[in-house]
Amino acid sequence: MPDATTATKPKPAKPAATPAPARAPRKRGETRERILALAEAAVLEKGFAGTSIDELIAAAGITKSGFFYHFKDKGDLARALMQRYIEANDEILLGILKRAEELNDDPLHGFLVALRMLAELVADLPNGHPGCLVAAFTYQDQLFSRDIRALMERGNQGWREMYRDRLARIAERYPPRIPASVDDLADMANALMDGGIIQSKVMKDPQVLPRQIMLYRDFLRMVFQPG
Amino acid sequence: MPDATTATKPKPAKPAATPAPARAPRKRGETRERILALAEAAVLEKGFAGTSIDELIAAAGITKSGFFYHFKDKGDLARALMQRYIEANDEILLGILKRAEELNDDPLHGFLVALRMLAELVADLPNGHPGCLVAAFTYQDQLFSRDIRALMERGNQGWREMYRDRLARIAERYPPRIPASVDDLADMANALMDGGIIQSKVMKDPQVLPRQIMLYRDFLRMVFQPG
DNA sequence: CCTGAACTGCACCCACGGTACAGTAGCCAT
DNA sequence: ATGGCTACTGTACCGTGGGTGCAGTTCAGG
Repeated sequence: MPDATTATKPKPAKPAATPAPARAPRKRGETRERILALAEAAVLEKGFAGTSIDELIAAAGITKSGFFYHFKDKGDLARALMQRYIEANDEILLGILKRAEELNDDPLHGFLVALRMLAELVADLPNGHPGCLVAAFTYQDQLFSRDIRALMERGNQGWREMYRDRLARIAERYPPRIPASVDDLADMANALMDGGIIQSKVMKDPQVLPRQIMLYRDFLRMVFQPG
Repeated sequence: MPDATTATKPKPAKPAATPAPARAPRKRGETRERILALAEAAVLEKGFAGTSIDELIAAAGITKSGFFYHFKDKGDLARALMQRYIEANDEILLGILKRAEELNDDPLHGFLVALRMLAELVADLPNGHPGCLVAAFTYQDQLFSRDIRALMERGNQGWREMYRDRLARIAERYPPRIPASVDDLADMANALMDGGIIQSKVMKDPQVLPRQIMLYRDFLRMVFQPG
């Protein structure tokens, strides 16, 4: 009943309601990006429902109205978060694979170099890997709309295919010693990343993840490397 | 304005406030177990903060007071949930390992049989593996107290040691072909379970997890099996 | 028959997600 | 220089969820 409330209010003619906002508007996308970065870190530590809009706006130094200017609702934040994460991860993964392949004509050696680079990358993160947002969302997926879950699936599918393409080219040149499918080997890369992150976090040892990547690398060498 | 409401009420001296509760008390532990089972399923789908006490009591057919009779607060529920999960998982895992070892004197064959049994177990779950509560909690661990996180670490450490012990005995008899540590190989089992569950969920294919377990089994065969 | 375990009912509080809307500071193009 | 747009601020309000506190009730078992 807003009418009753409105009636009790003084309602001073028209102006003088808001005295003077302290801070100025920022550049396009700047505040939005700050919210997303804060939200991603918080969601990886407390889950999505456990992360309040209030804490994000306090950390970002804006008001609630400011938040809802950038995001329609909390679900919209989730979507933006997942989009941003997938794009960033795509870029990192593709970057490593491309760099490794530039230095190696051989598909097997190229991929083995890429895995070593990946292991080094995560080993050097000061506080360990912050976590995979897709994995985090998967364990809370009933909070999200159908399209966000589709986004997650597409993102994961993309990484799977990056691995699978490389593995298929390797298998062409080096016949595998066991009848393992390249699809399963590709899934294993994804699974070991997700599982390795979780094991690192649970055991409070950031080095578990890079060691698992190197172990996967050993596995591939045994499967494909001749001699 | 609740005061107005209170004022309008009759407030009859002292008694006659509560007429007659419909349902009767149940057997010891029965309701508590029902709440825990409902909560575990809900937490694996929506996260801990995303699971409301209201929905649990509605599903369990009790009142809020009934809930707080069994659990001091929501954190107490989390602790009970984790305890229950670790004990149940311990039992399943140990049961499989013991059964496989009864049928096999050889440590390698025994472990390979156990892995096959594990793969079959998860392959036969009608809706796929419901999820690992330790993994779920790990991605929301700032919601939980220090002692719950310690509980998770101990539980995971227990599973790690179950695998490590078997692998150590295997390595004694069959010298590994690569210098991989049994600790890393044990971590890989845990990581592939966690990661395999996530991959199954994201890709909506329950068979990814059993296939990853079988692939891990292939890996161990390559590492240890002579000939 | 009485006790205690296992609840119910009611009242109340604060935090959080969300809605609605009016006002405003600074930049940019005309 | 001015008007319009973007990026916000401030205020008020609502429903839901997590809790707290406490008195009362039911029923099984000793």
